[in-house]
Amino acid sequence: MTEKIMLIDGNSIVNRAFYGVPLLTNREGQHTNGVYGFLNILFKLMDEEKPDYLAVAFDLHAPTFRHIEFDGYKGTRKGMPDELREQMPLLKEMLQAMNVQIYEMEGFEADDILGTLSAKAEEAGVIPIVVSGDRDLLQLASETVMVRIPKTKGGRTETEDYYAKDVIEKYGVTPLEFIDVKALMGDASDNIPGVPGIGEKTAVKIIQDYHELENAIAHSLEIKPKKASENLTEFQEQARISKFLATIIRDMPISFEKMQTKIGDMFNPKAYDLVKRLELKSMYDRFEKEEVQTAQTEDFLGIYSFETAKIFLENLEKRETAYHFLMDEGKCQGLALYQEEIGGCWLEVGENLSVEQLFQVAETFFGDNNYVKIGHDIKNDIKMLREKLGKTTEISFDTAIAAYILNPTGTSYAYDDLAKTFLNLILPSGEEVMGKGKSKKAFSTLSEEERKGFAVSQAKVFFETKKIMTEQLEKNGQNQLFYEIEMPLIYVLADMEEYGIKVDKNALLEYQKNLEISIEGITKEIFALSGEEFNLNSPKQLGVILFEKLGLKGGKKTKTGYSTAADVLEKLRFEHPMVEKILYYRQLAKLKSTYADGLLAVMDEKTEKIYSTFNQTITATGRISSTEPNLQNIPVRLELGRELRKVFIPESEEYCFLDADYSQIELRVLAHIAGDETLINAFRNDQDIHRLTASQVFHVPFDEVTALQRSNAKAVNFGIVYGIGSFSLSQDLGITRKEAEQYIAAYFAKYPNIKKYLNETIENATKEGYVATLWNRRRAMPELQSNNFIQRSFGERVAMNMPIQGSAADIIKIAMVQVHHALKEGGYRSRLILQVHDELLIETFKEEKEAVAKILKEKMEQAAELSVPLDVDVHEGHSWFEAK
DNA sequence: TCAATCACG
DNA sequence: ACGTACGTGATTGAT
Repeated sequence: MTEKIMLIDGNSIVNRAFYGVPLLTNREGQHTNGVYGFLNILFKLMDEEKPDYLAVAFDLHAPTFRHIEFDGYKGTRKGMPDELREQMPLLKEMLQAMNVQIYEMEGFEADDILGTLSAKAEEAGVIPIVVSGDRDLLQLASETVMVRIPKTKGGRTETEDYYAKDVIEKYGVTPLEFIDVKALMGDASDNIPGVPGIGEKTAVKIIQDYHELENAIAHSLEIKPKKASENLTEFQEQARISKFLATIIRDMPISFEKMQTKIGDMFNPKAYDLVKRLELKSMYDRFEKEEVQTAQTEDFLGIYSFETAKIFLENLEKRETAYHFLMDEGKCQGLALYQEEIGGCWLEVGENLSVEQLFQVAETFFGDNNYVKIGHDIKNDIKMLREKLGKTTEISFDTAIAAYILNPTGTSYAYDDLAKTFLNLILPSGEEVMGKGKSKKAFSTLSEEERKGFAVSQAKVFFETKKIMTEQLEKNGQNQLFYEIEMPLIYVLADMEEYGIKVDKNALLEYQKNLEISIEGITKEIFALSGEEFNLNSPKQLGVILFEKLGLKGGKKTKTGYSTAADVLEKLRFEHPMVEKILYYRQLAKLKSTYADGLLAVMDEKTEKIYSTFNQTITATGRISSTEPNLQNIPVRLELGRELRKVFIPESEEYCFLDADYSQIELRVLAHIAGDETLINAFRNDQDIHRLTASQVFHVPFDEVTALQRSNAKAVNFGIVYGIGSFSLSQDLGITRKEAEQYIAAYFAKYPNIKKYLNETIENATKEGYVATLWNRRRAMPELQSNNFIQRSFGERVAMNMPIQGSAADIIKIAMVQVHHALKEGGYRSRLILQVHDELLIETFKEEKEAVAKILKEKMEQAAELSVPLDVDVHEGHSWFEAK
């Protein structure tokens, strides 16, 4: 086995990591985010590569930011901010404590050190892996030397990995030619002048043709754009200097003693003390235990052939079993099973077991209801199994959903997070073991033991966490919520995702086209008024035009400058004709980018349908969310946007839409929970609730309420549901704060039980530490313990709102399960296709229309028995527009 | 990556 | 006095 050495560009990695990490400061007031970010990347790459040797190179004089200016953009690029430079001694201290070899030398950059060390390491028979944030290092890539460039994405670190062939593939030139390209195009941030008039495109073209700078200079007269030809001739000396500057030195006078870089005891007490002093909390575990725990793979059985798999599954005891499909880039790589009595087993797709064969044998397990099945995030499994087996599989427990019910504010319910939360186990994440994306370590490069261990340890975690979760659900009184609402809902959502919704493609294209034309027109008008062109999509540039050039008075509002949000512009509407046009432009731009372009981009070309994902574990209140695309925020309030709903149509002529929505469901829930007689009676008598509130708050007879009074009362009702404040209400209604206070006082005087309920909810939440819905969906409320007024106030509003919004979410979920069930049982050819919080959209077979409408209304209205009736309006149409 | 904006209930 | 309504997701520009 060949040995590996990891060579790290210290400065550029600290810099790169810095941007992916929040600002951390320890008790001594030292910033630690640079150190933290560096260690994060270091450990991640070490886990992946398991190198034998390690060295980190630093620049002795880290440059500060260089100021750059182009296209009206002023900024700073490359180099190291002061705040980060101050951390370098700390990082070096940390590395020394971990016995990591550091290299730095006067007169040489970290690049040169890496270049030299990698050359010497290769001579010594060790394979170098070069790690840097800087693409200049790509010239070191070869058939054996890999250059890894980390990037922080979504809080996680990924790397782009380059061997020589990857450089050629991506840049069209070899690693060595990369130097010549740079000699021609230059690099402002590295003070490499290059040749004027030659940019990246031309430089690559020239080097592809002539391969080397001197050769290009010799043929400079033949080179094509005339400008490039002339300049290369004139500035050839400058190009030679540039090449010299761009070339990394590979023979510095530096000694490389292999053994000095041997990785020793990194996680020693001295290093641990330093980590503690820096308060890098998430690193503690690593220093406490040298190795993270993984499943004990030696106890587990690996199965690699169709015959063995068949025999194994036919003889598998009919007991509670956790399963896990290991997926890589959308492909099933194998199936892990775990039972208490026999431990784990891993069926791996390979030469002697195809995916088809795997599912063929898996049917004995998935098709048999005597196995109590435990899975994780089972909606995808249900869809996959349905595709492969042609029928729906019954799975009794989804550990992701259970974890969400136990704590809906969690950030992730991945298997390693569950292990930590419920089993107190630190396990490597899926990203660490098997990264996603092509630049990461591929599944196929994992050893057999790693593959088996990773898959089985997940199944084991699901099995073990399920035990703990069942106890907690029971203790919390959440069995009904989990087993009767959330688990069955998974199947409903799986169906909705599979059906999708049909789009009238031509109508959508037409809609897009019209927007495009309107946008072009309004843009011209705005530029004519402003006297100059600017990026209309940039609030910053717009702010300058409006508030500086035109002198409108807006004042500062956001962190970064002037606010140009709609409510601000609304107030300036009559100050300048441009304002109204901006508002119109915004409306059009939103419709085009998010909706017209956005929906076309996700439409399936073959079926002309849109398949959204409905997520069941996102919201803090129990609502579901919709992504890629979000079909829960399709425009409806403004006419132009509402038109878009005409493109959502039934699958074929045989179908039409039924749209059913709950009327005032949140206020009804409030009336019920608070037990307020006035409100309850109003709903029982089917009164206009906003009108009633208006008559109460404004002391006018019910029949004499004006339109304005009703609309103001509506805002008050909304405010109550959200946890009202007089300031916000005054902003919303454009009234004084005094008046808003009077409205609220009048409201509470008329609905005393509402006030009582809101107060008691906060009090109780503070005592118990959580709030709950009518079906015992819980949300922990640590904010209420805060000494910070702002945070505590937020907590109070949340405590008031969550039971209302959450109970309404519970109700529609119950209705969805029942409607879905009734349609299936009744053998109807109608299906639920969308849910928008208080609304269900059903695609119904025309002949069943009346029956289905009746089912919809009944099931939705009877989903919950409250002290007020639930009221559902059903509409019919040939598009979502018509049915609303 | 983060902030600003705006679409929905 | 503090800042200022609950819950989401997508797009864009700036850093």
